[in-house]
Amino acid sequence: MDPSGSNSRMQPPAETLARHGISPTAQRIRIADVMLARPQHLSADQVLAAVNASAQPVSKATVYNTLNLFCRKGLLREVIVDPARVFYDSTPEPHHHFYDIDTGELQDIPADEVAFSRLPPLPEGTDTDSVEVVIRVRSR
Amino acid sequence: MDPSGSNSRMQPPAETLARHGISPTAQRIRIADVMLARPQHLSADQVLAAVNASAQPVSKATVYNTLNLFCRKGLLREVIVDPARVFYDSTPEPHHHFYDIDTGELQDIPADEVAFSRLPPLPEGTDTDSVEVVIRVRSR
DNA sequence: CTGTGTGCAAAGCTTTTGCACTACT
DNA sequence: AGTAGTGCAAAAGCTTTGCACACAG
Repeated sequence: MDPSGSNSRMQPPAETLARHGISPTAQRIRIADVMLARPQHLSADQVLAAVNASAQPVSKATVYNTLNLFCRKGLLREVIVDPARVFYDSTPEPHHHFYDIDTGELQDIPADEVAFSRLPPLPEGTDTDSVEVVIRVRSR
Repeated sequence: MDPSGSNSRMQPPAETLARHGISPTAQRIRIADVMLARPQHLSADQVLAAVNASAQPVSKATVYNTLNLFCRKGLLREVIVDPARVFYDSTPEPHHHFYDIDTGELQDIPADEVAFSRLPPLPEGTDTDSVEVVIRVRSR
């Protein structure tokens, strides 16, 4: 584990932000409160709704800017499985996902529940950034 | 292999369309010509440009409608790796992808070059639709 | 005072939709 | 005639950008 970098330790958001080199403004803390409360996957829209329900409103632009900032700083991860919108994942460590194509729900798969017995060689002149498995499922 | 369903057999596009239950109109054949010429990954925009360069133009709406139709009919597959746009993959059989996050290039990984020694159980009440691996790489 | 962050509205993109026109059956 | 497919433009998302204001150092 990495006791310094994880959000799963449930530290005050302001500290988490500071530790990632992000100046903790009121809006950022409110957004961090929503996103980092627990492992979850939210679209920008859902974050906007949640933030504006529980406290003073934050503008749409600020939500987008802040989520992108958090991703750049390694606090969140983008999950691209739905052409219509990006999901932001509060678990920045590498892991995989179930995606329910009927409900649109996204579910984590811990990294250690997937193992490869075979992987292809990388294309010439490239380095791995990430290996992500998406298991698309339908509700029965 | 599946000698009846694949586009890699390089049959006349009209026949391929008919075999998939798609009435072969002029525009659809032109779009199929572009997409099915060889294994490739094109965005709707690239298809539009290619079609309109090589022959009489096809409208943007028709390109989108046709690509979606081809996907529904199992002739193409959507690849969702870039938040900005959908790629259409001329290889409808299950396989995996390299995605170069610097150049935006997408490259096929044949299904048999990836094997799992461990996979998680599916969530309650769901069936697998697909298992897709995306290896994100950076150009060195 | 200077610089960073925020808010709002407008713009930008990709993709979808509505409706009239065309072309086969 | 009737049905399916096409084209065009407009609409509908989601996301980004520009600029003025607020706030902190």
